[in-house]
Amino acid sequence: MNEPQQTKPDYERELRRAGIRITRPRRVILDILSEADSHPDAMEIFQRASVIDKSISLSTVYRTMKLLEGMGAIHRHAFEGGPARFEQASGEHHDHLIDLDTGDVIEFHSNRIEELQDEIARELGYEIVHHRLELYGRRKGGRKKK
Amino acid sequence: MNEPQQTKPDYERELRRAGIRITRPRRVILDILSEADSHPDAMEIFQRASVIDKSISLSTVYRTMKLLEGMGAIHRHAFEGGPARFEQASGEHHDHLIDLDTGDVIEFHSNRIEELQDEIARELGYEIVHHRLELYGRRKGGRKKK
DNA sequence: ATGCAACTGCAAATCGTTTGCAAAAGAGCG
DNA sequence: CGCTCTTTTGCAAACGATTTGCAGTTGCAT
Ligand SMILES: [Mn+2]
Ligand SMILES: [Mn+2]
Ligand SMILES: [Zn+2]
Ligand SMILES: [Zn+2]
Repeated sequence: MNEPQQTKPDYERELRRAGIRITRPRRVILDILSEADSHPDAMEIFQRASVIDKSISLSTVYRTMKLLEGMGAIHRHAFEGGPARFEQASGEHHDHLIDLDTGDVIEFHSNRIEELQDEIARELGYEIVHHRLELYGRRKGGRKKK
Repeated sequence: MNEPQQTKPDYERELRRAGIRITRPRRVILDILSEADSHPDAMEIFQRASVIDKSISLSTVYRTMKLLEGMGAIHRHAFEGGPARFEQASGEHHDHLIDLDTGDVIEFHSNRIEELQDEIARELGYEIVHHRLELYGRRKGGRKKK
């Protein structure tokens, strides 16, 4: 028992295998991403990285995000309004519900919806490469301010 | 028989009622939107408008789009990559399938998916205000170049 | 017609993201 | 370890889409 959960995949190994160098900035950013519970944007990642290594630049954050995205190590989301937000790709596929009042991002998954999407695409003669399902809503009932 | 289809709603009346002035640029842009079959972006609308009235500015296109969006007269889409694209809000709700090769946008609707979305949100204690479902895919089988 | 707030075009500003470039630092090798 | 060959970096400037300040114009209710 006690196998490692799907958290914190060994990116370093994966990067090396792809002939990509493991640099200090990348290590720092990778760490931040594995810790991250939420869906941070580039600026947030940059700020957290700065705490660890003052010299890391925002450009490098962006470059690293693009690199990781290309490798399929992270997913990039473009929620309404704001800047792009990222998350590790390690877990299972899921979609998002965004709380319009707080900005909270809640993850969910529906096999039924995924199936229906495939079915719809198939009927239209298409094969889905990827999709994006975002629900924007507010807490029902309670006026729970925070 | 022969009632008007749901196309070309009377925006002018609606605008006037909201105390908003009907100006030449707005009339031109409104016309373009009602004609539009696809999902044009601001630049496309601007260019089509320019043909009709050389003096219309891109700023005014943007300002008008924002105004119409605020009134609920149009929907703004932010498909992957490109700039915002617009469409009249007059028709029935639908979602989009984007052809990754051609950029074509295909509309579809699934009551079942809509229901499931509501159900999921409800279970999470939320009420959906709006949502966004985009499928990105490629034509299956045929290598139909164009 | 008159008057004034709403609207416009223009240029400049903003925001998030990307890029060119010269300096700095990984990695394989001896 | 040092050497060399690349890759990667920080910085500042460029970018594309969209927004904004401002001074002049226009719609439209008197
Ligand atoms: Mn997520
Ligand atoms: Mn549509
Ligand atoms: Zn999904
Ligand atoms: Zn829908």
